[in-house]
Amino acid sequence: MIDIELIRKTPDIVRESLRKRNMGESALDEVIAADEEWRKTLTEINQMRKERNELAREIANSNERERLISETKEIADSIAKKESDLKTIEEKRFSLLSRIPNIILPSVPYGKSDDDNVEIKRWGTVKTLDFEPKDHVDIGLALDLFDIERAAKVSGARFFYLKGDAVFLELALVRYAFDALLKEGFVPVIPPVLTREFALFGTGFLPFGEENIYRIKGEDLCLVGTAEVPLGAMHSNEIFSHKELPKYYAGFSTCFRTEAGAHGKDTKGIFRVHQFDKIEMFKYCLPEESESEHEKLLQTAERLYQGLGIPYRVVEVCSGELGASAAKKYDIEAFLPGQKEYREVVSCSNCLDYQARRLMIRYRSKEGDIKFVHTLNSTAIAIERTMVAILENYQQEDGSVLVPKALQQFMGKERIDK
RNA sequence: GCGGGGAUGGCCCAGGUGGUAAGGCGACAGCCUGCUAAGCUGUUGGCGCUUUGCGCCGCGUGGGUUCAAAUCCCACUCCCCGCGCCA
Repeated sequence: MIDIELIRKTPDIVRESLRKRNMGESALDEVIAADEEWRKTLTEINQMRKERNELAREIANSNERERLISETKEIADSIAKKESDLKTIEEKRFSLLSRIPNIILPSVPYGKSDDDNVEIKRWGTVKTLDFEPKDHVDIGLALDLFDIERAAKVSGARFFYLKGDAVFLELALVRYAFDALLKEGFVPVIPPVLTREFALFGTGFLPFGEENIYRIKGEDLCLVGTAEVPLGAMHSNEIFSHKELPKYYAGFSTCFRTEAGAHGKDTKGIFRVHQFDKIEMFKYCLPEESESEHEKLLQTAERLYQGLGIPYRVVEVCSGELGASAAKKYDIEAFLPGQKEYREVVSCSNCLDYQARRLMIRYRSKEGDIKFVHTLNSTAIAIERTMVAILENYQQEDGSVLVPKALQQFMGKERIDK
């Protein structure tokens, strides 16, 4: 949620931001109109309430009770009518406002699609193999690390059974990530994966991503697509002391996504699936620190992939590809020898106060006033995608896969083979 | 699921026989004091407007009764205690 004051006082900033996102500006004009109507109606109601209150006060000790009571009743009736109007207007105003995406930061490159993302860094050397690299599907099936056919029988397309060493590879990745993040001050968390709708609304996944969400029939519960949802909503309606900030959480959870609209993309293997596991980082911080925290968060994510020895590049996501909540976003893309391409494994966003406003997460400043915090989130390790990167980057000519050094202690072996 | 208790401003807590939110703590500002103490005064929920001010709303949420609801009635949510069920 952006600040309505921003719309009232500097609508051009909002307009410019919508333009950069390649979205229509009519949404903004509708909010402005609804806000004006709301204020006008509220002022009228306040005037009527004032009259009613004055009369009600008189009644207590008056000898004209009869007359005053009937007069007050009349006013009360017209107030009730007006109030129901106000409620309608208020709902409209809120719903329109909540559909305005976050303001984007000035440094964000303009663009329409992934192609316009700007590469800002490359790390690691892409090894030249003296054999034709296989993709993760072939490697995994040959080593019996997952069973996709039977998952399709049981659950449908885009599901998988993880088997054998893949199970321990997941556990090793989890332990590796938590150990590293613990050292950087993150509080490890395993959050609920079913949350109420407000948590998805608050983090900005609703109303923008409705079609991507699994819902529990007959209950106010949804399966989360990322731990960002429960980690962000965790402190909803709370007020931090400025001394508690910044606050870092690392949440490990299963993630559920319908992947509506992704038909035909990455249909094979475990790269794009309806259910996967992920460790997500989430920060609450002071507004003046969010930009530096964002850089720091990216570095933390980078170090995790450096530790695994996976070559990657960092791109700054262009304006048209930003999610609703993000004011700025970096992606880390790992190099996949099987696809000969860099593919997204990490998404690292600064949401400013957008989520905090929707979730009512505030802090008491040194000066004593209460303000909204800023929130940031980033993937730490997306287990399945990272597993894909490991399998493809560490594959050997004989079909086996070396275990990255950093994971060996947790795997108890140096190589995955038949 | 059943029974009992509870939800009031940043925090703690009073009010409960209907008449329009008291007090404490903390925080901030000022005063005083030759110490970062103590004391004194003020401010300290949200919103709107014609903005040194005026007003409205606000006691978990949503309804109802009433001229008037923190207070009475109904429904719901969450928390605590006990019982039941249970991995």
